[in-house]
Amino acid sequence: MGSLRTPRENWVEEGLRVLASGGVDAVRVEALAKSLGVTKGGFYGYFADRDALLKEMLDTWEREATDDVLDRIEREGGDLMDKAYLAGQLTFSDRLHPIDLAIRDWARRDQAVAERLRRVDNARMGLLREAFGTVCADPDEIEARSVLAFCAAIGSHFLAADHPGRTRAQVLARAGDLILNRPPSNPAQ
Amino acid sequence: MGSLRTPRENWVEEGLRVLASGGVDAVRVEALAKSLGVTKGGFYGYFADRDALLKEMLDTWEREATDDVLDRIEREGGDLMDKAYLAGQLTFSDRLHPIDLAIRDWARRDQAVAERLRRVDNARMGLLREAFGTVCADPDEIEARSVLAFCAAIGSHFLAADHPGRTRAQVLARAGDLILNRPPSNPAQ
DNA sequence: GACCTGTTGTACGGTCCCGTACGACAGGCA
DNA sequence: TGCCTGTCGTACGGGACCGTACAACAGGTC
Repeated sequence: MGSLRTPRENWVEEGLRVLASGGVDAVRVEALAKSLGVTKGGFYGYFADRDALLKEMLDTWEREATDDVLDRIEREGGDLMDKAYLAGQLTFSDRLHPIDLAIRDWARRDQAVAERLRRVDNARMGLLREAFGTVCADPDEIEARSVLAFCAAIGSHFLAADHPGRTRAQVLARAGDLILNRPPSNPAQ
Repeated sequence: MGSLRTPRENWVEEGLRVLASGGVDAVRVEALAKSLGVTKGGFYGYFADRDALLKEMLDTWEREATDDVLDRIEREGGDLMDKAYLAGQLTFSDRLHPIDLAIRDWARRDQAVAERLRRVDNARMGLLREAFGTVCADPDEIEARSVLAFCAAIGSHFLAADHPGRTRAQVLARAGDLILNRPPSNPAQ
């Protein structure tokens, strides 16, 4: 039988890459084919239509963003705060984070996507609640701090402002101290 | 001379509405014409092309989001914290906020839009810095709290998670208390 | 009522994209 | 070498949209 020149995963992978850089509307099968160096001929052997690809993209993103991250965290160990921090690093990696942002915008216009994102965000919030539970007793406060941490992680990538005399990373580090209710870890260096 | 059945502003207005609900890629002149109840015939009398409309949309948004808001704030008066709060209410109004979110995503893919957003966000951050300056002395802490407030305002609209037993508004109110470093204003109601 | 003048409807060519159909062809197998 | 099988290239019809050209026409003016 003929070899499999551009397997199913390549389409999904390229789809996610384009989604990350150009949004859902940029995910067109003919354009994907061109950047894969083929024509769309083979595409419809794998997928019923464009929507089937989009669904598959969401499937692999949801798996990577939850199961894969959780597995990795379990293997690494550490206390709950370390785990939450590692989860943040993994889900805000160079690969996942642009996809995450694109999906967040996509979810504003597509109910099914919003539902998936809700599942993923709930899982992430669960980790944050556990982590903040180790340094704080009041459930309302745990919830508030968890949301703050999450919003800071997301929002800082949608925020376009400058911070004269500081880097964004420095400001976020200090913001992290505030969220954790601890003194500045690296005061006015 | 013939009357002006659908004036320039109508195109801009409808464009902003579609931008808010469907993103930039949904702003198509033929679709706009249809929802305005006309054909695209007249469009090219006002605008050179689609990009000219997009630019005009950004112009009116930038004006509404900065000058108009600042004017309103000046008229209302109040202390700096009140002003910052009012600014937040105005820019996160039902009209402006969806546009704001759509432009935020747009800015991720368009450098010119990112530049405009940067100007607007810098103006907003300026207000926040002034406000937090009244309750806090350390410039680094002012910056961190301002960013937290801003990120919470933006991020909470991109966050899809649930808060069992609470409303999002309740969680955000508590988060606001934390950002302002004050005791819970409405503890465990 | 006749005449402008500028907005609008209509029609067109061009581009990009979807999804389908089918033929070409490469790799494995006898 | 010749066959098989499944992937890929090519071609097609259809639709959405862009920007242009021009005719139709409605409102005001005289």
